[in-house]
Amino acid sequence: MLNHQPTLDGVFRALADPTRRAMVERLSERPAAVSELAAPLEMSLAAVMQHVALLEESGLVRSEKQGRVRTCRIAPDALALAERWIADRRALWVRRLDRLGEILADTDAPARGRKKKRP
Amino acid sequence: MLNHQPTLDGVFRALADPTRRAMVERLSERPAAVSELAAPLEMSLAAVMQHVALLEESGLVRSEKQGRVRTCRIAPDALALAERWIADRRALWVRRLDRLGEILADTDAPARGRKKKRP
DNA sequence: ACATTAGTTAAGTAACTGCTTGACTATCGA
DNA sequence: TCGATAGTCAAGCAGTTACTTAACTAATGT
Repeated sequence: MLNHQPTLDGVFRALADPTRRAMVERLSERPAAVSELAAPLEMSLAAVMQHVALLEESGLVRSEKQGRVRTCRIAPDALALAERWIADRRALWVRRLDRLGEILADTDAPARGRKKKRP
Repeated sequence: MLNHQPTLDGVFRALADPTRRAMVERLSERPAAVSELAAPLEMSLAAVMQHVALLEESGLVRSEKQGRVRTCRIAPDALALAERWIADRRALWVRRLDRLGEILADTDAPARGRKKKRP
């Protein structure tokens, strides 16, 4: 139950479910109790609990109980991990396209200069 | 097989598997044939094919066959979709923290002014 | 005190995943 | 032409997921 260090596997897996994404969307605006999360979600409270547990294990959500209500809030580090992975992939991909651009430009006009294309 | 419009469900699901993430990482650098993708991956070619098929359905990868080799390349729109969803959540979350900061500052010194805290 | 509210636990189940193997079909290279 | 290469298709299978219902516990409001 104390598995809060986020992994890419866990975070992407958690986000792959539309119910859990809806919960994350809701919690991005403000914290909420489990039954608030459950209210719009045509499924049993037990099912919602299971989603909350998975979100918590994935590191996307933290929660604490006081009295009989468990309040959930978003824990942004896990989202940041996923976002960074995607951004890194895109950076690589863009770099490759840049190189490709240079190569094509060089083919067009085989000068040795870098980066600037001709007007 | 022509299901290339990316959805959040499909993209996050595809990215939830470490094998498929490895493939996306590989393809972010340059296009590759199916068997190139398979080479480092201790599993049957058929299994790799199934991963490629899922990546393609998710919209993360495109591929085309010439001769007997199918070349896969990354299709960045799907990654962008996922990245944007995450960024939007974070934006909401940050906005909420800003408001919270204002409220706390106001509580500290209940003036009606916006934004600046006292030194 | 007692009913209601909020959550928890456990067990069961239908559908889905991530593989496997085996049989098959096209190229390509010598 | 013939064998190796690259990929495809289909069936099957163990493990996982997303629920369900039912029984239970613990705070709260009246």
